[in-house]
Amino acid sequence: MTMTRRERLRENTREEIKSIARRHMQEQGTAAISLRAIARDMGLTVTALYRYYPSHDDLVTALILDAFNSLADAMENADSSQPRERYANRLMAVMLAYRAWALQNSADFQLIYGNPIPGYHAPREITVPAVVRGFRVVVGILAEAMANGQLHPSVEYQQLPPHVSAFMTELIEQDGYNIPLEPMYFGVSGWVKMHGMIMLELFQHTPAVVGDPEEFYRFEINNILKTAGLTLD
Amino acid sequence: MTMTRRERLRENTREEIKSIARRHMQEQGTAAISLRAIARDMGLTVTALYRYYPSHDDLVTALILDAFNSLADAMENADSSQPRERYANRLMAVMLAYRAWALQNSADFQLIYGNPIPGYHAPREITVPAVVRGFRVVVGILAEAMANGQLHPSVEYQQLPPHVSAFMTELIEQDGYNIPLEPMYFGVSGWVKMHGMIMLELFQHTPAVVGDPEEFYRFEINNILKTAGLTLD
DNA sequence: TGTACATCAGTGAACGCGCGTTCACTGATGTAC
DNA sequence: TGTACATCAGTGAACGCGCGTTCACTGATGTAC
Repeated sequence: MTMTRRERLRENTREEIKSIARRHMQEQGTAAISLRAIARDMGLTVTALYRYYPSHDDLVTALILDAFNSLADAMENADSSQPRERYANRLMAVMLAYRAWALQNSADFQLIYGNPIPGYHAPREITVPAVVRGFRVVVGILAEAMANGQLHPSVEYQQLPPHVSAFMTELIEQDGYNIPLEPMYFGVSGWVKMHGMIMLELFQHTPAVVGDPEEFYRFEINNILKTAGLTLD
Repeated sequence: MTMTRRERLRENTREEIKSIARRHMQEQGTAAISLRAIARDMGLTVTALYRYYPSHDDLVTALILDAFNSLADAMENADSSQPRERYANRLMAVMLAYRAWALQNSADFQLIYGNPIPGYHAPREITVPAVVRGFRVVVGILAEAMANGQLHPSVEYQQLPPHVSAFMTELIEQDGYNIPLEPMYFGVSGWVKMHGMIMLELFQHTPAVVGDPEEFYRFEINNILKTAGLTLD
């Protein structure tokens, strides 16, 4: 797997293009990814970029893939920073990492979870596995907790509605999650809340209501964990 | 307050401009609101539009205001469709209206809660009151429930963290909500979750995980209501 | 009721700028014998 | 070790399209006397 000099240079240029694109997204929004603007910043002609990405859409797809993987990396790292049997702590660390990543890479977060880019359609066979990677971290911890008899959902959660229950069971099978239904449901249920808080914070809606978004975020996660019978050290 | 013939025509044209802008948003995204494209569709020259909106940004501001108010209307109507003392039912109806509005007016929802439009900055003194209007419906119901001894938060929620608690108390005072702290907290806590679910559904992330988004949405609301000691009829 | 004048809606040209993509090309770097 | 040839990075012109905003203007509608 050694790279020739040429291959390395080529890889560098591909990375440089993406990193300038990210800067432009940060400054002008995800709809402003422009090959011409990138070329201008690199001191190249536009046409040179076509050697590296055959079209605008291909560049966007590459950025989306990178973003999902970078987010999943952050979550995995946070998870492995905690002792294996401290499930609540692991989940807290992972969700804090999720938020921190979103705030530090807000343009990337908008790219993968915000308004679609007009005219662009992500190839699902490429993006879906990358999404799953991050989500698997969360449900994985919940499944471990359950396997060790630590997951104690309160009564309300014990009877999932029929379609949701059926669909999730099917999904677990299909995507090879290899876990029971409960962790899957808890993962989704908690995730949508964290996601909502982060989205609102990112677009300046919650700070004006909540004062200290991080404190609020921690408090809410803690409450959710308690609902599942999990407690922090 | 009667309008002259001219004023009525003028008002009609202003509305027509907005409604075409909405169609374009729906088709091309919020970043694609373009005076030239609207003029083209109306069979006018661009410059004619400047009689109705002095700039692109003014049009966007008008669309945002309309959206917040239309959403608040939907929530208020849903609320008043339920008997006054059925607090859980009222909250359920309001949150279902919130979701229905978001799905039916997805471009408007993206406009007010999604990625910011590059280069546009909403004048907060105009938009904030409109946001508050919708939110007031939710916390209003919770406050009524509490005043009638129906709000029974479970233990976890009784000790809010210091900054959040202080900030919300201050906010209640400042914006004249005239309610205790608990309903405010519960309103925010529930709202962020509903918001997350809707955002993820809108951008096609949850349907692939949950199967039946509406069933899931109802189930989650119901659980939140139970957490607050409220039950549906 | 008729006329003069003011108000308003809409035009058309222009300024200065942006975009993605295709094509035929130059000149440097790497490879095979 | 030197040379011939293939590969690759990058150029520059062109196509056909988009945008917001300013300016001096025409012609219809409404208003005051």
